[in-house]
Amino acid sequence: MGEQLLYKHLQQELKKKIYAGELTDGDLLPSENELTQMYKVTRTTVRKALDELVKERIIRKEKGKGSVVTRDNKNLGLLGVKGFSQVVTAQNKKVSTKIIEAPAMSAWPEMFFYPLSETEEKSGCISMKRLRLVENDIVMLENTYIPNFGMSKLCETPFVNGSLFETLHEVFHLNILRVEQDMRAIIAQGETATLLKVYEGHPLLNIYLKFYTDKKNICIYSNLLCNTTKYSISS
Amino acid sequence: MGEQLLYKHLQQELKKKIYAGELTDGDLLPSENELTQMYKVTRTTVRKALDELVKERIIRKEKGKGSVVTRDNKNLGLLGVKGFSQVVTAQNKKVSTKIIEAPAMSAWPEMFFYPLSETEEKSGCISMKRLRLVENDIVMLENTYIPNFGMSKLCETPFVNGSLFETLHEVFHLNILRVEQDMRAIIAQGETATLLKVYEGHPLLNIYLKFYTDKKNICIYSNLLCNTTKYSISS
DNA sequence: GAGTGGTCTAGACCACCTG
DNA sequence: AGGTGGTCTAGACCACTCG
Repeated sequence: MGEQLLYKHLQQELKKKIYAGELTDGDLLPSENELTQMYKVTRTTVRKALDELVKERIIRKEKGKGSVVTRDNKNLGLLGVKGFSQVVTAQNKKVSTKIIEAPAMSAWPEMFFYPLSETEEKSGCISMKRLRLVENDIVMLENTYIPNFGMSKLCETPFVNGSLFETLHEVFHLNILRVEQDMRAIIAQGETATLLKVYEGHPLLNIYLKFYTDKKNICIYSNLLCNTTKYSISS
Repeated sequence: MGEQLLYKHLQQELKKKIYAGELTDGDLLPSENELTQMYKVTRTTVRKALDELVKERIIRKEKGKGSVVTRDNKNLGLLGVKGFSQVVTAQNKKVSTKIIEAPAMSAWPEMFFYPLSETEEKSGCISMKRLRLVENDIVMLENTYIPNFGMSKLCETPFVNGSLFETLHEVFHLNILRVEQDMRAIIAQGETATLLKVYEGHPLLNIYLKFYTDKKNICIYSNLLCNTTKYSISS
């Protein structure tokens, strides 16, 4: 346990301070030289830790000024490494979620939209279907698939702040690193049209998402069907 | 001018070799130690160059083995900071462009899809309309709008390698830094359907792009209409 | 065991920003 | 002018992969 990479340690220390509110949007981190002294490491190590935070979009660096905390990301729309509720609420919109199918253990769907690793295949999956609303407009139908690595608790307890990602972070210490996406335009049909309350033939944006986590071989998959008539999807 | 960062130089040298086909999918790059000797730089510099290539998804690193060229990605990775031809050709697809309306000076369209800065507004714009094909399939109709800051030469000379972005780089020393995008699903109608050779009512992916450049107040705008039936759009 | 990438140290010079 | 991040050097030890 105690053994940890120096840069990872520093990275997590800084992340904690940011998430705890000690450092907030726009604040400057201690300079790289200060951090070398505070943590008794070289600048290379400090820079590696900061580079990781930049990758996570938690800070940004400005030459001549310093490392700035960025907890805004307003135009990150949907496609960044964030969940729906975190993103849209950041834009001062009233967001709500209607659960169509609560999280439940099942086998993986046949012909799953992404190839699965062997470990994922064996573990089975937890799937759920949710409807997303912004300002009382139905904007999205979301099918989510999570490999079941001892996460059956997901099926029993409500989500932290209603957010899957926050729950994964808080309860399972699982963090999303990056996301791959694949987009198509399709035509609304059948149940999808009914749930989204659009006519059959209405155009929808179909997004396949694959979220990579900090645990190897664990990815989370989502299939989004978006009615973009009123709200577009940005990044 | 000529002066270039060592790691950028190395990064580009390696990229060239990959794009030129000297190194292809699955091949191993020279090891980091070999590269230090070949280019007379330290390993830090080599690693920085390789890190950038990893970011660009051009290679992946495997501990104990080496740096592996990864040219997979079946679909159009369009949404990074790259032009269409650069992206798609990198995936071993035959790409072609059919010019519907050659670059020409004009006023900005009324109700332009992005708000313009005052300087952009005054300068007028150069617009063009192009059809993009992959493996002889029409996949995209692209409307591009460039503020005319002394770029009338764009209307006279063919593009460098057929690429707008390469031309902007080579001729005007204008580089793309990042891109904002906004996506919708729409229904093909009228001229759009005709040009893309799809039926009216066919779903299309409509992407608005705003490319930020290294010159302040100069952005380049594109409006894409994509037939995603055969090729999806990824990022 | 030889080679690879991953981590880390201890320095240095530079361009950039701000007071 | 002093501090900041960006780049770079010249080493070192480690865990991992492979023959």
